[in-house]
Amino acid sequence: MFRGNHPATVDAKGRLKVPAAFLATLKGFGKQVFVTSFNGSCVSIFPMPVWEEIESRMRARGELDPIRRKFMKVTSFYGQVADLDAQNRLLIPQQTRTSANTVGKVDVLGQGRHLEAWDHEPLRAEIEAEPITDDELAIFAQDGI
Amino acid sequence: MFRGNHPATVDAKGRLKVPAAFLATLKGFGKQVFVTSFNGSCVSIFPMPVWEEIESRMRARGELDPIRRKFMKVTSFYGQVADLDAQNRLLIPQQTRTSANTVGKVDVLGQGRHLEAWDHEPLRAEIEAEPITDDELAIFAQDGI
DNA sequence: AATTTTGTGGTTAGAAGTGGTTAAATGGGG
DNA sequence: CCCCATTTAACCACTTCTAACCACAAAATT
Repeated sequence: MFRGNHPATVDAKGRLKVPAAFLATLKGFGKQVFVTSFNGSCVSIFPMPVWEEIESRMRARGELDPIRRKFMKVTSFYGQVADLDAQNRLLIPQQTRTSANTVGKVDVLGQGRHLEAWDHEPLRAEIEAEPITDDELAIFAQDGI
Repeated sequence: MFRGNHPATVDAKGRLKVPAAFLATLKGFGKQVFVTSFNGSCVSIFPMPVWEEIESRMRARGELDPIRRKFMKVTSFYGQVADLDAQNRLLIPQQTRTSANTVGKVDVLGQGRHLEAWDHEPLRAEIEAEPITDDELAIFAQDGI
């Protein structure tokens, strides 16, 4: 399980250094990852086996299913397969890098089975502007939290 | 499996350079491909064995079945068999090239068993204009994603 | 304080991409 | 029916880029 926030940097070539705290878990899945985005505002990083499972669930839908096609189009557009290099860095696709503005300092968030990389300042601003509401707290409570 | 987005160029002669990331998978099917379009807005590239399977499914319908005839009419209109040349390029049929405006910079998207080539700018604009909605995310969630 | 682990940047060899040129094939006109 | 012209495809050579490698800097831990 990926948990917590660890800052990292993306260098001029678009290489994201994976924080050491996530390495053991990530490498447990192998050294291939799928790097993509669902909306262009952050970078989502999936260990390849996790991504393959998601793909297979999408394939369960028909070839021409609109949800499936939308999913494929967006994640393919932003995505690329990447390998961790010897220094534990991975290349963020050009398109995604510019769209999510992930250059320089970024926050890498553990999201259970995948990671998300955000430009720090917009993320901080969003979390400050949209804190957890009472309604949401109530929903958490229903889940027994 | 073809995954992710790799930019490529189509030269003045209509030759599309297949990005290196897709080559191994594509050549695994042989060097013949079928290049066509379903709607004229993007170019679809099928390894020949994959295309033949699609054809055989269509043949399961009767010879005069309207769906089959429509399918054959459109894909034949836009389509041509092509071979990868020594530089791993393939010729996009004139008709398809002008219709999908695939000249110069294009995005090549991995779509599982086939590839799609899009003129970069219209695709980017479309994806930006129609991001994945919360409703769609909820549907993904139902699938366990 | 020293050593090991983590993070960062630069360099270079080899692969990938691009464009031009020549040869072959096809079609049209004499 | 043959020859010439135009188009197409295969071949070749050059340029660009990338990813693997190497070396150093910083930080943390013993």
